[in-house]
Amino acid sequence: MSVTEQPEGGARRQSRQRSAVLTLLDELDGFRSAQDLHALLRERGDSVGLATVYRALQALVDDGQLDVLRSPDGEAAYRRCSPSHHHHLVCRSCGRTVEVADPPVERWAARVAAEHGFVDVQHDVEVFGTCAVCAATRQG
Amino acid sequence: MSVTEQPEGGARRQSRQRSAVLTLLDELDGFRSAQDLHALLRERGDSVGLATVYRALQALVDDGQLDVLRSPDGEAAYRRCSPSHHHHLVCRSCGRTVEVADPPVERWAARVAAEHGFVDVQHDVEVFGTCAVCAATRQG
DNA sequence: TCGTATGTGAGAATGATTCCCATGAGCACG
DNA sequence: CGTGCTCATGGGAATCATTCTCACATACGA
Ligand SMILES: [Mn+2]
Ligand SMILES: [Mn+2]
Ligand SMILES: [Zn+2]
Ligand SMILES: [Zn+2]
Repeated sequence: MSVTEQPEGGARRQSRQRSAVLTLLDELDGFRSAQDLHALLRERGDSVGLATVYRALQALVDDGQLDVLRSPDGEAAYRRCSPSHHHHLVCRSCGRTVEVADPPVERWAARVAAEHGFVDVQHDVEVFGTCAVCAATRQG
Repeated sequence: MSVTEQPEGGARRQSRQRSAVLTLLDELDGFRSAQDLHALLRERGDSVGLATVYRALQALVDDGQLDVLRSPDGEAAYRRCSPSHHHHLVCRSCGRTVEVADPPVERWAARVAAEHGFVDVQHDVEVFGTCAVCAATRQG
């Protein structure tokens, strides 16, 4: 039922690059693409190769330290988030993100799956909208 | 709140290619990628250019006649589906798909959005699992 | 039937992600 | 502290889905 990735054996080796990626993610609010993160790191001076940014992000996702979200245009976006299962409320305009953890939707997903004989179930839930700040701004 | 796309003016022009795409989708069960559909059309003889397949799919999505789903590897998958709002229960193994429409999850999404001051809300919900048939097969 | 706005197709262009591989650097051990 | 082995890095090439270009075809209203 649960997968911990990281094949087996030894721990992951420490590196300036991985720290830089995780540190940056800690300071940011919304979801950011790998390309964005790479550019931000370059600006700030903690330059990291693009391929390495992708590897670091994948590793962090496998470790359950990041959430991935696929934007409608196909780009993957990453965000540091709490380790327990939850979902997101994302502002389409500014990317502001609120983590939402509510039992109802969990029970709902489990129930519909069971009703149709599905097992080994996971669910993917995201709510998109315009946050209060952006709504007010646009209203201007 | 609702968007009908199709800019304005005249109706969409009829064409053999668009009919072929829609007809094929009508005969298929699960979600299929544009590349898959293009290959299937070519096999069956109703050959259609790849770019045209993409254009037809996009048009059908805009018309609300298809649902799009983005697989974890980034490929978009399309499926003919009922016009009213609903969600999907998809088998990871065989692609079999069940449409699910339940008020609870709709209310849930609306409520969490409202609680955080978000407006103009949409939600994206998919449940993945192994269907009964595939589970039995794997069991051997 | 004509004229014209639209649709089509082949191939080029784009852009994100992954691969390759020579080089660099953790870290366990002495 | 060195040394060595293994894993990590980076940059450029390769992949691959999707979009763009543009010359040509065609639906369809008049
Ligand atoms: Mn999160
Ligand atoms: Mn559907
Ligand atoms: Zn916002
Ligand atoms: Zn199945």
